[in-house]
Amino acid sequence: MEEEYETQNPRKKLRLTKEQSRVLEESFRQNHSLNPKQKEGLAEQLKLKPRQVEVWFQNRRARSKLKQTELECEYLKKWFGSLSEQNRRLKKEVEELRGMNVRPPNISQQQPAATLTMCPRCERVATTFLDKGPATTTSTTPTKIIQPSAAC
DNA sequence: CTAGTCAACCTGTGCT
DNA sequence: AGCACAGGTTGACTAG
Repeated sequence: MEEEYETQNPRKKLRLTKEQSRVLEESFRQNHSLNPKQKEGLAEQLKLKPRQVEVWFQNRRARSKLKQTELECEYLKKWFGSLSEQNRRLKKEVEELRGMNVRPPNISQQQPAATLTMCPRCERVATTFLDKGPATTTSTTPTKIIQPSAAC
């Protein structure tokens, strides 16, 4: 019970020393979760209770995930911006071509300008552009250009 | 275990 | 300098 806890153990905040933080960070860098043996070992090494080590890792995972989400959000915003810009340019180009009375290729035979793929290296969303190459070529095999995500 | 939250503690800033 | 306040950080907790 929280109230019982409050009366018997007023929440005094422990601050980890720089060395304790360093060791925990290093351990987290190697592995984001702990087995019971590692937990005991770290607790003993750092003169902490196993529960404190466990809670530290829980918090660290949560904050790491939050940071990652923020980074991805930033990346997607930038991506959206560049796609909007690309869309604007293409629309302008279509208008210009219409003005010249040039018929665009049959839309049903066209590949999409860009598709979404997952970067196999970092498992993040990446943009895949399909480029059919120079207009003079007879090759029908499109050249695939993959742009891995920014953090990859 | 994660997600959400609380609360102690820290740090930067503006005012006197 | 030193005080108050706001906002950020982080250890600890609960609910699901």
